[in-house]
Amino acid sequence: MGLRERREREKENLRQEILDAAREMFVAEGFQNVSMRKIADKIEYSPTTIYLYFKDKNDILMQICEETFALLYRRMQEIEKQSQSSLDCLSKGIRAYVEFGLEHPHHYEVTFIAPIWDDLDKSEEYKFEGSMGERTFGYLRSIIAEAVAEGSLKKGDIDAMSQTVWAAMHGLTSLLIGHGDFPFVSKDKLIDCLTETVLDGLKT
Amino acid sequence: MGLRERREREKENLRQEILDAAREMFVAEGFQNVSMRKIADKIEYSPTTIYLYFKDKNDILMQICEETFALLYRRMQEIEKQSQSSLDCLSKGIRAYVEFGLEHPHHYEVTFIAPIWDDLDKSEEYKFEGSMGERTFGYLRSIIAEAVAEGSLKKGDIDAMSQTVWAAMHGLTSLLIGHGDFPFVSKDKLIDCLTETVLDGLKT
DNA sequence: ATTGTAACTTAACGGTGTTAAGTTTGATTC
DNA sequence: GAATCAAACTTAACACCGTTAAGTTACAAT
Repeated sequence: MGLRERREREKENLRQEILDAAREMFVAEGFQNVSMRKIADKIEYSPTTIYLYFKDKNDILMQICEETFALLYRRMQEIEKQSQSSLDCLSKGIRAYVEFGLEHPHHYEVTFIAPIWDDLDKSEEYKFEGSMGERTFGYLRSIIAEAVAEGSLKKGDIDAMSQTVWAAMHGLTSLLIGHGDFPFVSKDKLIDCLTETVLDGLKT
Repeated sequence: MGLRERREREKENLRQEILDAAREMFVAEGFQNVSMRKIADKIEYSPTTIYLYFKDKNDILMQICEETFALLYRRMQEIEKQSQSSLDCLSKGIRAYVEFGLEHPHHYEVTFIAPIWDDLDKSEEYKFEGSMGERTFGYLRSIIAEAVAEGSLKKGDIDAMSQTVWAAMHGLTSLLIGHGDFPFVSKDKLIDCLTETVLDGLKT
């Protein structure tokens, strides 16, 4: 009777093996440069086996995105614990976000930048509702709401304000990841400047 | 004697034909979804002919990027003419940038977002120096420098400030283009909020 | 008329994501 | 213990892709 369970556990194992192999290769070489056949080679199964566990290549990507978001979410939570004020938390959070992106550039690419290619497909298959992405953004939003309630930030549309912060963070992160050829000022200086600018802007 | 010239003109014509076909298809379907063979079909030449005029698929992309940048650059110049203060110009410029991106999402994708995939290749082949990209960014920088000189913006590192503005604009643009599934507040509201926030932040 | 060259094409290489059909494996039933 | 049956996995293939080497055509210059 435990056999079926063991089978299921093994099946789950292979699923995880695929996910692990794919993640490692995506991170090392980038999503576009990793083929299903390469993943299959790595786990020593035939390419088609992967399709027993994932709908398609994009599906693997999405699973990894969720994991990555979960990591970021946890880091944000830790920051909140270590923060005195919600404003302090926000400021540290922005830096953490950008640095997280730079630490995991291919994850970031895959999570925030790559989905562009899917156009319509994605919105049908992959639901933002209930995703780690939603939770992470909700977290940012709640901190901003808190800061506004405290009077640390000016009163205003909380959604517009959170989305503005997200846009700024995301912009900086993706520029730093994708445009290594541009003569940026130092990473730290830029993060500081952006954080100060945005937060100051949300105070007045 | 005019023969050679006519030949060259015809050669240049085909080059432009390829560029026009590619641009139209990239814009309609996205870079990734347009193959060399499709472009060839459209211009009614064999796929290999394209390689007589462009190094590879990315080369076509880069040429189109330059054109697109030139368009954006001109729009920025017009804005400057119609602006009273450099601060006004900056504010209008940010809106124009984002809206330009939304009007040409695939151009924008290709110009600012896609280069990520090329990793090292790009930096070798495609030089930022002298590109329309450089000129456009230089333009933004000069307006910010002017605003600082006037005392309309606080004193600070001009490069860090310009890059911050660029990051924020770019972030908003690429989020709006790529994440249609996210429940953003209205485009106009968001652009206004971001512009106000960033500019206010650069004043204090 | 012949030569030489530029423009263009054919055919192919080695890859891609994905699917239909077939095979192996191994526990369950008779 | 042999037959059955489903799950797990593979083989082979389809229809593409970017790109290149080799070959052909067309045509101006000699």
